[in-house]
Amino acid sequence: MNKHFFASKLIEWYLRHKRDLPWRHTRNPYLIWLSEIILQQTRVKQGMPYYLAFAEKFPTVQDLAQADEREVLRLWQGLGYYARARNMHKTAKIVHEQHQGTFPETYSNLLTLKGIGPYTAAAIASFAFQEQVAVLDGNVFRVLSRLFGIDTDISSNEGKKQFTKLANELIPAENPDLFNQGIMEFGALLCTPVSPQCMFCPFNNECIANLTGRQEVLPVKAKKNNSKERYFHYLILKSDDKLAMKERNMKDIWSGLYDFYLLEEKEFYSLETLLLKHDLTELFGEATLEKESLTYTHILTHQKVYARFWHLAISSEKSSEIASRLGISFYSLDEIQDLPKPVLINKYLHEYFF
DNA sequence: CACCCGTGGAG
DNA sequence: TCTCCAAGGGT
Repeated sequence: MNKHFFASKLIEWYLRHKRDLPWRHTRNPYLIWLSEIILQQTRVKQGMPYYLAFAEKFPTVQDLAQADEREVLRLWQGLGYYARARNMHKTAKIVHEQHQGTFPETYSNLLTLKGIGPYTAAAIASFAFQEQVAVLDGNVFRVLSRLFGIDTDISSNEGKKQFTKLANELIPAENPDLFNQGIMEFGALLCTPVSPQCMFCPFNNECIANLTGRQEVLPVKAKKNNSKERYFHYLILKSDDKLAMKERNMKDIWSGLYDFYLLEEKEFYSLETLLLKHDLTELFGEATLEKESLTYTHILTHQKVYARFWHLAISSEKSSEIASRLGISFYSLDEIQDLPKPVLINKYLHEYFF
């Protein structure tokens, strides 16, 4: 297919069918960056309220840089992939303190920032600064693999190179931003993963996948399936109307967020057995079991978390010893409202405490 | 390169 | 219920 034909047809389609989204009304690199981070692996519908909340609470990169990380994570609560929020905050500080609050303006300079990879760097460079550099996201892989009948595995290194080369040959010097926006919007609205609308496609006469009936098998993507099951025993320790919360460590799910005191095993045990296994029987000798919950199932992309909660009342005398032994702190319910928490924990809190 | 990181919605 | 996924990036 002729490259100029494709670009002009694509932009024409985009201008006619594009959704009216708030981050499409600005060339402010900060707001574009914010929207791109939020939209990573996230649907517009899910990300929209978060974009509006962040843009209002942190209108400039300086505002974001000066916030506490906990406050940023709290506003991000419920959106998932929390490393995005932590990296975004780190990058805001760098831009504020080392770049005088001015965003880098080129693809290669943007790439040096935490949380900005090839896709996001290309998006900011083209949307904010009209740099002629192609975005490569799930939509672009799908659209190009179908149009050109390319069956290289898009998750392989070779596939990424091949599609990147092709996309950068197709992107025009004029309106590179509209081209990038257009090809993604085209993939999101028309050339969809399932049931693409080939009837209304401006390229259905040239599209290899359409001409050969391979829409459903392209793009080719190696599938990975390693779903593991985890068994979380949460001890909800209560003392003087305060609950014990613990910041989660790095290198596991929900790092930087707060949950209850967690004992993980390969299967569920009774409270008695659990305390024995962890040599906690004596420490909790005077604790009162106030409630034992049912099993909650929380689904993540690569794991299934089963959680049970035991409510234990602790005497005020014993609470500081328990806190130091377990590395936990007690918080009032008001304070807990302000802590960033995983959806599972937040739901449970709302069910029994809020 | 393989694996890890969330959540909610669609089919 | 189950699978796949949605504007990826870090390690």
